[in-house]
Amino acid sequence: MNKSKEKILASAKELFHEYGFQQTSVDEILKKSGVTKSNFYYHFKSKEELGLIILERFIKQYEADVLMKTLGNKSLDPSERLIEFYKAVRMFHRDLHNPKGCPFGNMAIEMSGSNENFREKLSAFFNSWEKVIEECINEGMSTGDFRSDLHPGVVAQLILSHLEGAIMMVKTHRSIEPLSSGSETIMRLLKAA
Amino acid sequence: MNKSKEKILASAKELFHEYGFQQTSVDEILKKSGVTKSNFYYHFKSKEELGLIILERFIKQYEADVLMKTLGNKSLDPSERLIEFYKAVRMFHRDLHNPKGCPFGNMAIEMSGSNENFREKLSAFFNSWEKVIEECINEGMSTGDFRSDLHPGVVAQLILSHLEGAIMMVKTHRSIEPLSSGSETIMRLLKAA
DNA sequence: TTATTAGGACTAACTAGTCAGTACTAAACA
DNA sequence: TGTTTAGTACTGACTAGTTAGTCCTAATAA
Repeated sequence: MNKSKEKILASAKELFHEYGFQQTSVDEILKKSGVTKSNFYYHFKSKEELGLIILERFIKQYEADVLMKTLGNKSLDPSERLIEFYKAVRMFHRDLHNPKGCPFGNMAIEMSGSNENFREKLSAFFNSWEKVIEECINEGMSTGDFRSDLHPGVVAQLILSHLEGAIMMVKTHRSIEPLSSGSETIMRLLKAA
Repeated sequence: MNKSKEKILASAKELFHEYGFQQTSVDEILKKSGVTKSNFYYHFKSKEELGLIILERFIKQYEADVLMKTLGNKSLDPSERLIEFYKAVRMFHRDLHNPKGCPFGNMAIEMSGSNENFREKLSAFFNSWEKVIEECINEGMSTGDFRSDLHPGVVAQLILSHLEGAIMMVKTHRSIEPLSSGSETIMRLLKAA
C-alpha cells in the first residue's frame, strides 16, 4: 500500500540531496516518481511538508545505519569507533564524479536563513549528533585512547564542524582528500601523548 | 558614472549572501537597487555573469581586507596572526540575529553541483586561502609557535575545513559558540608541547 | 465502503531574458 | 558655426516558460 507515497519519498530524497530542496521542482519529483500531481497533493499538503518528512526520515536512517553502527558500537574501542565512523562517512561520499555533499549540511546552508522549521530540525540533529561523538570521546579519554586535557563536548563540536567543512571541500574540489587527510590529522591530534 | 551598475553589484552582493544565488531573483535585485530590468541587461549579459563578477570581487576584497591584514601580517607572530584571523572571522559573523554564513561556503554548496564556473572559482579560492594559512603554520612551526610533527599543508586544510563547518554551525544554531570555542580548541591543539 | 490512484484542465504569480526606441554627451566633420 | 555620428546609459512593454498549488471527475483497489 501507499506505493505512490513511497515512490515520491524515494525520488524526492535523491533529488533534494543532489539539487537541493528549492532547486527541485514538484514537477521533477512527479516525473522521476511517475506519480500524478493530484496524487502528490493527496499525500502531502505542500512541498515543504514533504521536505520536512524526508529530513526526519533521513535523520532517523542516518542515526541507525551510520551513527549507531560506528560511534555507538560498544564492542569497539572508542578510537576504533571514530575510525569506523570516518570510514562510513567516506563511503557515503565516495561518488567523486559528482559529490553531492552532506544532505544535512547542504540543507542547513540552504534553508537555515529562510525556513525555521528546517533550521530547528537541523540544529537539533546536529546537537544530537554531537552528543554521540561526545560520548565516544568521553569514553576514549577515560580509557586513555584520547588525550584528556580537553572537554569532550568541545572536541565533539570540533569534530562535527570539521567533518561538515571537509565534506563541503570534497564537494567543491571533487576530491576525497580533504576528508581523508583531515580525519587522519584529527585522529593524530586526539591521540594521548 | 555607472551608478546603476554599482547599485546592482552592491544590492546583489547582499542578496546573494543572505538568500543564495538561485534563491535571489533578478526582479528582487532590481527592486532593491531601484534599477530597471532593461538597464540590468545592458550592464550584465545574464544573472550568471553578475554572480561570477560578484564572486570575483568578493574574493579580492576578502583577500585584501581579511586575509592579508591578519594571516599575512608579518609584523605579528604566526600564532598571533591566526588569533587575529579568527577574530576577524568572528567579527564578520557577529550578526547573530540572522547569521548569513560564509559567502564562499554557501555558494560552494549551492553551486558546485550545478555550475562548473562557480565551482572552479571557489575551488581555486579555497586552495589559495589554504596556502595563506599554510604559510602562517609553516612559519609558526619554525619559530616554535606550533607543534611541528605535522605537515603544514595538512594542518592548513584542517583549519579551513573546520572554519567552514563551524560557520555552518553558527548559521544553523544561531550562535557564535561553535566558532569561538572551536577556534580556541584548534589553537590549543596546535600549541607546541 | 473507503483509501488510493489517474487524468487533465486551470490559476496566479514568478522566472530569466528580449526588444525597439529614447536621452544625453562628446567628438568629428563641413 | 552648425550638423552628423557614435557611444553610453537608460526605459517600458513584452515573451515564453516555470512555479506551487487547486479543482473536479472517474477509475481502481482493500
